[in-house]
Amino acid sequence: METTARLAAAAEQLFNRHGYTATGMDRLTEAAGMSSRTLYKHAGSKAQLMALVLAERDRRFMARLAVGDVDALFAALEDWVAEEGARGCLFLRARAETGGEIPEIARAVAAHKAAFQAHVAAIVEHDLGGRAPALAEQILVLFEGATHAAVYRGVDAVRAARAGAAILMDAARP
Amino acid sequence: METTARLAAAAEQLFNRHGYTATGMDRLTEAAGMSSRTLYKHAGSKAQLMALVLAERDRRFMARLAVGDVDALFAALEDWVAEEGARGCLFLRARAETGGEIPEIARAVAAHKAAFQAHVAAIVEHDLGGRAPALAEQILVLFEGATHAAVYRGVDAVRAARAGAAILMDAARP
DNA sequence: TGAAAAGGAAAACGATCGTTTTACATGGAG
DNA sequence: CTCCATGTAAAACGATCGTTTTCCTTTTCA
Repeated sequence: METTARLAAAAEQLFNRHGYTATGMDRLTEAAGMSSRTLYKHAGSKAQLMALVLAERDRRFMARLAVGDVDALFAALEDWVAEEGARGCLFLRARAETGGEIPEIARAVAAHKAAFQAHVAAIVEHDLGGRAPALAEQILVLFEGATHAAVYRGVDAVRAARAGAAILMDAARP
Repeated sequence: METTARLAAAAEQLFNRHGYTATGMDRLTEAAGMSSRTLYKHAGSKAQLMALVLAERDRRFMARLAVGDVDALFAALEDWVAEEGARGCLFLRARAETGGEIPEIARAVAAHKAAFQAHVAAIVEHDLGGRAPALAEQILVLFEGATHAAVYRGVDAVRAARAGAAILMDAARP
């Protein structure tokens, strides 16, 4: 396994489980199985490592959401939560933890959220057969709500979001 | 102003803006206008201070949501976001930052979320005139989604949630 | 009046933080 | 054979962490 990929994978786990600030470099080097010298050679700094993790997670997450309709979108989230658990959105948490004051992290979060919003809007448009910005925002909110309510409500929250989305989509059809 | 209340208010601001771990005790003492000796006399520890902040915020937040119907619930959230801004749910963030491994914080979060869920269910029941657990979960998800999507979508996210909730409520009426 | 509680300022505690550096090992490529 | 990139192990860097302690002053109330 490539060094950088191994590092990113280990860092994603730790950051996701314990948070950005609470995860020390020693834990990262140990989990990645490399010396701090190598870690810094590849990542540059802790903040850049988090940005790397977020970029990697963005690709992985968005690839999972490459579906054709709104119902499949929530089905994909259901699978994600079942496989990876629910700890809330890593992007929003990273941004909140750092107060938005670390440029590389704030940039990665903004990029992901913009892409995510555009993606949802595209799926809604395709599903409905026409632009529907207001409906797309509602679906976005439902998705974000499922992500965060699942932290304490489990997969039921995602299923509720899925059912709610179906009603909203139906209500919007001619 | 009472010492403990002043401390809790200052700590809530700092924890909310910069996160739990990233907020040092020196910043807390300075913002609260007291020595570390006094802070520890009143709060006990940083973790207990966070638990105190969460308990205080729970009272303030729930009082704001003491309304009679679902639409008013989202109107109240709209006001909250307009006045206090949107940084995501402080409870979920505190729990995520600490990995759920700090008992007094995990306890405060669990208590708040249980109360919040019961509150939403009660409002939905009162609004609809009968128990509707599935609908209540959908409204809960919409509320949680509005809270978190507002971080990057602003008040529009709350308004979208409000509109979506109205449709879901209407669809559930006989 | 006088004891006790409460608070301030500041030093000190050991621990841990993110990061850099030093010294040494390994393994192809020219 | 040598060069150079790449890696490890470990010490060291100054800074900051949460917390306690020391010494002194102010307030409170019986």
